[in-house]
Amino acid sequence: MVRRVGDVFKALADSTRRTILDELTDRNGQTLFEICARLCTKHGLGSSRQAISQHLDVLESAGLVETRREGRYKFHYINTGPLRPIVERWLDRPEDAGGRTGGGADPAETERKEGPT
Amino acid sequence: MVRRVGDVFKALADSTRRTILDELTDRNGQTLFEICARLCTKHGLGSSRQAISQHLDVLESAGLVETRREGRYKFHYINTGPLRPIVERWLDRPEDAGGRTGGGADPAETERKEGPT
DNA sequence: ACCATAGGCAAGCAGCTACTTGCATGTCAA
DNA sequence: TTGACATGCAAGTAGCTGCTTGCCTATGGT
Repeated sequence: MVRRVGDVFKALADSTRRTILDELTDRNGQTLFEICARLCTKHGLGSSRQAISQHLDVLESAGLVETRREGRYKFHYINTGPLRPIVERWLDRPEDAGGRTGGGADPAETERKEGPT
Repeated sequence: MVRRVGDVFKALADSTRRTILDELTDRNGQTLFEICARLCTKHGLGSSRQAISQHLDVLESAGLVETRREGRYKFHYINTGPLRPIVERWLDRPEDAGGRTGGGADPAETERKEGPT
């Protein structure tokens, strides 16, 4: 699966998905039903199970969530790896630049695979 | 204008807007026409002036771009302020949490105004 | 005044996206 | 095996979003 930088931003663009990441940060390795229950209880979200499942698919495609199957349960783990570089792209640069002649286009936006597993 | 955290993510979800931020990082304080020209020349984007203008509106609503009017020119400046906290939300937390009982819902997702100007 | 330039506003359209609905698959307990 | 549980898959729909199109305002030069 080819993962682009844009996938991470797209995944983070939804408030429910961000709440899911909050939930996994609070308690890592939850199942789908656990997430549904806690999203409803703690955050007052009324999303259905399928909706949450699709959100988890998006998060997994973006590399922000990894899963582990165990019997009939599927545990979801947050992976903050893709989060680090995406914002430093603009952060660790001087803000007072006034007229620098930049080089060519950088490949920051191009697709970027990840290693297996 | 009420600015929510989600606005920043939504603003970053579009690849053209990210390229605009790249462009402003490279040369801060550009006008709309400058951005159009450089987006077309350096990045090969064929977006119209109105499209870019709308993107700039979104970025400004998210607080990522600030503007200064001068005669008939309007200069755009990048503001990386909103970028810092949005990812640290999940980053500076332990990843090995297994069963912590979290507190109530945090207000990270709620609307968050900014000071004037 | 006249015109060119820089930008703004608003309606309309196409594609995407989050959500629902319904059913299917796979696993565990009795 | 039978039933309950946890999850997966797919089609359909409503709302959002990025873009275009067309016209308007405002500033500056001549």
